[in-house]
Amino acid sequence: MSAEVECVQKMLEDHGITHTRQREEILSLFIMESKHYKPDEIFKLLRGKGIGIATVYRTLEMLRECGLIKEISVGKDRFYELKNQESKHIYVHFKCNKCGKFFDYYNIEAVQEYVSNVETVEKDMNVKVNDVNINLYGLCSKCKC
Amino acid sequence: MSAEVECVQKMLEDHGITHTRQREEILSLFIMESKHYKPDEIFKLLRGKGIGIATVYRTLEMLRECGLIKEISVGKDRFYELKNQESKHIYVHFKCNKCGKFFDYYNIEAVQEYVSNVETVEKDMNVKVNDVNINLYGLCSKCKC
DNA sequence: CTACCTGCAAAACGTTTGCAAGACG
DNA sequence: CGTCTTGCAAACGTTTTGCAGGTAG
Repeated sequence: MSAEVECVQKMLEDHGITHTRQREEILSLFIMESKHYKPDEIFKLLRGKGIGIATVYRTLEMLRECGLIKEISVGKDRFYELKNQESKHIYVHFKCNKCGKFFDYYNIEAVQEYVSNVETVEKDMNVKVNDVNINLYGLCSKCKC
Repeated sequence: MSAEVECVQKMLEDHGITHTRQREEILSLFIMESKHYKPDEIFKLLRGKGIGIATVYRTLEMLRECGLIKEISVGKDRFYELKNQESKHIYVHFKCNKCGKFFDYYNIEAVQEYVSNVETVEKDMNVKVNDVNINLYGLCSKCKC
């Protein structure tokens, strides 16, 4: 069993989340391919496996609450993606203003430097920052030509 | 006439947006007090002035398209706020995970440093970044005690 | 006067909820 | 076996749309 799956199972246990066929189907979607999904997309991907849209929403909320996945809002859209367990909770996404496509950004080293600035904000606003979500908007490689 | 108002009028002209009583009411809300509003809040604030909710949505979309205001999505909520015309299009917001309050962050110098990193992203992803939206999540000054 | 804008109400959309039937351990 | 979970359909809140009447220039 991989370390990742073990970690996921521990988190589910810790939150007293029992195992069901539907929850496993949804979770494996996130684990198999680490990308972002809309609730509706998940529903359609799992069509035929007998999972109602209400269950999709209920499961997503449950996984979010126990910190396994995170929610990203971009305009009218809402996505969910696997949450990085190991380290810094920083996420960078890019949305093309022309074609509307939405990309993840993975280069963690580049992102690292953002973190140092968080302390300034914490002091300025007298808050505790746990999560950083950076959304970039512009033109993607195809549309910018 | 202030430089700001002049600038706004020029942008409206440039986009061929004609003047109406309703559009003026909504725009002055943003200009008078530079904060973020939900469509519904605008509708309620202007209640009694005879502005339908459909007009609020249509006007917001129109002002957004011509770059006068910008949209911010946080979970289920959608806000609109005046867009900074002069310089860098960087916006930092903070949402408290406990009480749900949503704050603007204004310390531009602190934010400035974020900009340098954008170039790395542009090169990595082969995109052009026009807008940067940073959402921080954590505990606000009241809730963190 | 013409073209565009508006309010209204209905429709569309994403999300949530109540409930009876079913699955889990 | 009791409890928790599910699918369905209805309810909900937000956003969009069609249309007849009104407004701007």
